Amino acid sequence: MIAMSDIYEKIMDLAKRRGFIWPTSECYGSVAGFIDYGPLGSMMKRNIENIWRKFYIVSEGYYEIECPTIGQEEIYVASGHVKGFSDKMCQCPHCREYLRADHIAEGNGIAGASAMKSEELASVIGTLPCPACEEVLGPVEVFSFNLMFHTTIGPGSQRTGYLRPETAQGIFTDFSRLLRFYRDRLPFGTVQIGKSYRNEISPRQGMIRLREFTQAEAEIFVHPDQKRHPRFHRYADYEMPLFSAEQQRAGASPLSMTMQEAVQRGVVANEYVAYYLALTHDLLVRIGISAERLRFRQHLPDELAHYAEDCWDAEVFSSRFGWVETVGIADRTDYDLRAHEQQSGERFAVFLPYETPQRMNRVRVVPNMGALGPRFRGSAKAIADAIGTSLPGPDGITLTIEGNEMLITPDLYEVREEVVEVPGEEVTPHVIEPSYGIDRMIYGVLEHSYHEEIVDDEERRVLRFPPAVAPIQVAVFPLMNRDGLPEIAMEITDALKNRGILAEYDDSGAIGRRYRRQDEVGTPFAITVDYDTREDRTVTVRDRDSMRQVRVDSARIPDLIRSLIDQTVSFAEL
RNA sequence: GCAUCGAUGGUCUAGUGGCAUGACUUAGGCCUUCCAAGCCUAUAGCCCGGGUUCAAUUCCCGGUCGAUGCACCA
Repeated sequence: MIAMSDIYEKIMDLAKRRGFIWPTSECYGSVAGFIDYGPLGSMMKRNIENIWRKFYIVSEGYYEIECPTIGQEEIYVASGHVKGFSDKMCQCPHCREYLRADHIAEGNGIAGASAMKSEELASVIGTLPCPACEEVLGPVEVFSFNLMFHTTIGPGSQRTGYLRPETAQGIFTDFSRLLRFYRDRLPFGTVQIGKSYRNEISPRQGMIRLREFTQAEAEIFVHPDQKRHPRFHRYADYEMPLFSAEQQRAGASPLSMTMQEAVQRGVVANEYVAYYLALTHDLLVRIGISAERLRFRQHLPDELAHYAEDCWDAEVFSSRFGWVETVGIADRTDYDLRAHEQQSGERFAVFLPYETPQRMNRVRVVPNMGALGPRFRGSAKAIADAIGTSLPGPDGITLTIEGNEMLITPDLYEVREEVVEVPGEEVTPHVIEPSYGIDRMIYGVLEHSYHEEIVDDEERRVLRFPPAVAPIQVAVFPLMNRDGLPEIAMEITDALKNRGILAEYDDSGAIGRRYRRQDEVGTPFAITVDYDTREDRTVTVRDRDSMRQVRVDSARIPDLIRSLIDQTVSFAEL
């Protein structure tokens, strides 16, 4: 068994040695919070992203878009990141510790500190002790530290830009185009996979907290009153552990239940959220996260964003970091679209026609301009506008125009009752957002796939990746480096490549060493060409996990390996 | 960001104010008929900047990165 304390070191060491993860730009000294994906890491990342695409694009039908990683200031004013994504900080003049100014105030029982302006906060905390050195702070400067990377766009104008702190906003700002693309109907979804940036104050957990990271996000736009997922039946009976807010408060454990139950019992807000909880569980297990080390935790009321109706985190257990939030699934209501409506002045709504236009009685107050004009002259327009939105009393309408209260008598307007046909309504959709941290998923897969075992008194290190995740899918070896075996092995390698399979030929060193090399990078299958191959064209296929081998006709190899990778056939069945 | 500790080939490591150890890995070769065997050969290293010194990988100062604690953390 592996000592849990050093599994992280072992994994990162292997990842570094074998080309999965490297510290970035090492020749100049690395920078914390940034990593390079090496050859095998890039391949593995792409495989995971493509599995994600299979779930969201192929299966759900939510197309992918790609937006810039730099956005103009307005986007992030609207999203709240310019204001809300910064911390009010100060530095203790005595011990030079950087501190959260609002936390100092709140820690001393001062309410509403998070809403205060910097100057106000500074004067409040001046008399308080530093939590680090306990000296009274005295006059301090409170400054905002924004977690967004700041830049300027173009020369001269110095227009402010930010590196995006999440991919989601690109989807919101494209809402009108997307709505038209999806032909003006709800629900529809759009996804984006790409880099996001957060200038973390002190990123220290390896690839768990990065300053540049990859997100895969889906934004699903639904009718606010229709949160039943049209394909809910797919996951209705899917059972998994849910760590609800209630269970957390009670100090209890997660409860295992089906999605159907979860929605019926009100544990999960609606079918959409439940559906993506199950889909996420399905996906994470499929890429190699162990189900025993995966849970879904609901946000407690105090950590739930004020606009969110429900939010769950998929948490992956790491023996080093504990439960790591890896995916967030939230019902964000109409918050984002409303925010961009307000900032941009554009309307972000869907016009939904009724099945049959509805007849409605409407009372309209129509001002009599012929009488209003001569009587009120310059104020006539303002009065007419006010009349249009008023409810007349028996004696007329009382209005306050330019500070003067006045009575508008019934002869100055006409009340018309009319029947109008309303063809439909405008609806601002609600947004269901599953948001995945790809890098954290990769770390989770690495940690959960890593195994050490003793074979013939030798330690064997093996990454038990699912075949679809493994960077190298199959290795091909000639048993001996002569007698025509290499030629046959190279032919088989070519046949595999022609079938779109990532195959690696290797004839260096003893056969056992070659198997071990592939075990360590998680290659699921290895084909060996031996002397029998010359006689009957059969080769051995070796399974990484069981180390068992079967002999098969070499002509069948490309199709067989394809099926093994796609998991339509399992090795045990051979 | 603060405090403590650390940094020597790809990896692990010995050691030093004056030619820098060894093992593993990797590459080439010999051998070898299925799970890191053996033999020969080769490649490759003192985190960065400044200072002290005739001479610094070694001592001093500053920085970077990493670990730990504090603080911070969609």
